[in-house]
Amino acid sequence: MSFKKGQVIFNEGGHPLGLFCVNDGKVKIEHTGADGKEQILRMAKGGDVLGYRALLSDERYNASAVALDDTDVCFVPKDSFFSVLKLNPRLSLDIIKMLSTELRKAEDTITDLAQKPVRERMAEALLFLKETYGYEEDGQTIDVVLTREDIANLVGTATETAIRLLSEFKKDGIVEAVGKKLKIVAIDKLVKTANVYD
Amino acid sequence: MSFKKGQVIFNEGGHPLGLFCVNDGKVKIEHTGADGKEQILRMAKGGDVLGYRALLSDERYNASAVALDDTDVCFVPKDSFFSVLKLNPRLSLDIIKMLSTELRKAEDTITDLAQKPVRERMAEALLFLKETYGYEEDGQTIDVVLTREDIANLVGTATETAIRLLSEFKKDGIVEAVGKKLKIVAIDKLVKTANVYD
DNA sequence: TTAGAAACATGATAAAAGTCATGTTCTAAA
DNA sequence: TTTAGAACATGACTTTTATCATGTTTCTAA
Repeated sequence: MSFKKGQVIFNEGGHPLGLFCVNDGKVKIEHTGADGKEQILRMAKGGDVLGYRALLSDERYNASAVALDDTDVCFVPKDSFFSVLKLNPRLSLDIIKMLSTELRKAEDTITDLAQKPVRERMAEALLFLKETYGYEEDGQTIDVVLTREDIANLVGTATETAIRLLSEFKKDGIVEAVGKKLKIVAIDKLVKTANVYD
Repeated sequence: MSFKKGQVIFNEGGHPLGLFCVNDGKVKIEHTGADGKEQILRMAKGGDVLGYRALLSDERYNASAVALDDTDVCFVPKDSFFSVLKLNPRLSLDIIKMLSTELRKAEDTITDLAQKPVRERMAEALLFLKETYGYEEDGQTIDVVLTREDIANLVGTATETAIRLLSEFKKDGIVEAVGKKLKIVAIDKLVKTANVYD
């Protein structure tokens, strides 16, 4: 299946009929809060699997998947997937590992949201985007196009605050705008700003 | 194994050697943030399983488990667990469901932390504690003893803010203090304050 | 039982972040 | 090509929340 930029791959509240393997493209997974504001929970790219959580726990989708780019996905129907799962105990273990890893990431995100100021989270988010989508040929520009609202919804802040912080980052010589993309010009400063110590 | 109130069942950073089934008692699972502040990620009681996430993803513990009460747990060594897992493909599916459910809960928490004001989150936290530990015989008092700091770390706020909010809730006739426990005197108001619509 | 520590409480203040308003720039469709 | 709407930007202001300070109460171990 092919999705154009902006198209919805699956919708929060819908019943999963299978899972999606992203062949090529970029996808955001976002969850609507009590007041209608979106929170971006995950960002996917080629090689990632989507929609497996709801399928596996036999629930409705808790989040929507929206293409950020023209995206090709491969749909695996529920039945096919569960047949393969039954024949391959090995696959269960892989899924268990995947879910456990996602759960740990979610727990880290919870701690960050509860404890870190927006500025640090913004820096973290940019590092996350860099890790997820990598650089352009120049080795500095993050290879994804997001609106400021998307970035705000990823960081968990107001759009205006996100815009202001990115302006500050530019002034501080940490990032630069390259068209609709962001270029990291001082990754050392960005890491320091993120306040991450692993 | 038995743990007295305040004792650590397992420690963040440690290597899991098995998993723990809580027989009886109450346990908080908390994760240390960048600045040393704790964030409570989960609360456990009799019947719950602890420490499975790290074991299943073959990582170190991402959080510590601390007894809130005198607690009896049953330790299942790694090897025993994985032997049973290999023989019972059915168990894999149960674990997958459990992890998926936990992951959805974590995603909801992320959205709440990113979007809801502290007052709403405090109300939600009290409802969560009520769901988790239930009431005393009076049908109103939440059956768990937590310090204000614990409550703050569950809500994701400063201890002073948590104290102030609970004072407000008392003034507003929503809760009352009964010794070290909290009594919900107006659950309708509490639900309204939590701003949850499922 | 009593000293010291932990927990609780509250005021004052500061800092952080959100909201509202307004204007500009960009972009895509008529 | 024009034009409406979206996205971006920024100032002014308010609200929320954290921090610091201080005092009281409660618990605990010598």
